[in-house]
Amino acid sequence: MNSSAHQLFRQQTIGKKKRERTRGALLDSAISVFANKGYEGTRISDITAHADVANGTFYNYYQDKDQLLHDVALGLAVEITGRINEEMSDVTHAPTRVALATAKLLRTSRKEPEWLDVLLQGAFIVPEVQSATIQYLRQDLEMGVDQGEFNVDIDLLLVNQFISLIRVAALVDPTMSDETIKSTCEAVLRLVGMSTANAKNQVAAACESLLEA
Amino acid sequence: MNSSAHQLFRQQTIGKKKRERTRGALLDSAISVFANKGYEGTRISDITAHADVANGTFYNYYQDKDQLLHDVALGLAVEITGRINEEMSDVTHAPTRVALATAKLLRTSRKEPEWLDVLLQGAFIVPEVQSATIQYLRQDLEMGVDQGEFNVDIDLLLVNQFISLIRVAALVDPTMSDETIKSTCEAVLRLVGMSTANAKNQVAAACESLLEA
DNA sequence: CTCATTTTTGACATATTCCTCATTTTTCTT
DNA sequence: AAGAAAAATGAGGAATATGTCAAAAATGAG
Repeated sequence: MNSSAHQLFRQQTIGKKKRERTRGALLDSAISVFANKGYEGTRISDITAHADVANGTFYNYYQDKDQLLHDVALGLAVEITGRINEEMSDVTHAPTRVALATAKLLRTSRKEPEWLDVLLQGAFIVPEVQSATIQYLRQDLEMGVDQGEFNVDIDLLLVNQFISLIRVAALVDPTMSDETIKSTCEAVLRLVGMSTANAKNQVAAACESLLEA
Repeated sequence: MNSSAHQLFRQQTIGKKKRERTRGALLDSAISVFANKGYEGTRISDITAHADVANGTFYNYYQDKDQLLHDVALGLAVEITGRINEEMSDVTHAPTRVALATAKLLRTSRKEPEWLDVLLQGAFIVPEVQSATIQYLRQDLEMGVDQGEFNVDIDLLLVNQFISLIRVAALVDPTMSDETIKSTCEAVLRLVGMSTANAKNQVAAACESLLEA
């Protein structure tokens, strides 16, 4: 077992003591197993087997699956939103920010499909993960309203609609083609009240370097 | 056990032979249990207990949970889409049809929250249920494009985006307030390319008899 | 290198769920 | 109402999961 492409958490614990390294292995394994079997469908033993540790080892680190999902999803949320925000620190035009963030998130999902999958599972199960995920998004949406670009009320429903469009993209097209990314970016801009034409232009402008289709 | 408010399938089997009546009881119980514990989380014994039959009885009717979900969700799809379509048989204006269908579906969910919940679980798991659910929706969307009202490509991604907006409404506001219904109707119209103002007007006009907020 | 400390191990007791089937009970036709 | 056919029952064997813990192994500070 233990042949994941990604190594997010193990990477973070290189050089640390054994305890942290094993924890990292469990977290990385959890990503793979949760993504492939779903949270409900995974057994503790699936994770320990994938991490190449004994059954009992799990209980040295977590009391149950819930705690593990919490840590994994929150870790992914911090990592992913952190990266994306950093890359957009100089973008102040809200539609561009929203289109870019959506495209970048979906491109991450093309490279590491398991990350987005598990992050979204966590966002729908663990309240703390949901807050962490929503936080940045809400800022950009309100910025768009202030800039007169978005024409819609920003509330919890809208934010969740937004996230659900992300989720659908991953569900309908797991390969996450450029076409799917572009369509999704345009859809989120229409959702926040931009016209079809305007949405198309903004996405084309914002993502010209990222996408080609 | 067995104190469901609804009685969809048992209603359909009144007067029929015992075999059909027990099947109806199992199907009705499945709605409640799937809705409350989720498909993955429900045990066969949860359903038989809720239906007030012995454990073994289940296996006189179904080989496994999957078959049961298939029948339940497909039955719900037929029932719900059938009712809504019937009520709209004289409406030819696509935006009105889409707004009305969405509002009626969500109002059904207010009265019978479990129905929509289980229907959507089925739509994401059983391909045949997904087809049945998508069928009518796609027609109305294409009608809207032909009428020049919707300005967007109709593809599988869009249809799934549409359905995911329905799902989010049920998730964010299980009580399904008029406010949530109205916001969701407007959101789906924006998704298919109508302006915010236009969407508001269409929803107000189409749903004036259904909603007040 | 040594050895106290930390970590891992995996067998096992407990618990849960699935599914079968010989038997009992109910149905419903005549 | 009788009785053959249909349906329901639930105890129990097989399979799978969970969580514990005494013993073994690995770690890493001095």
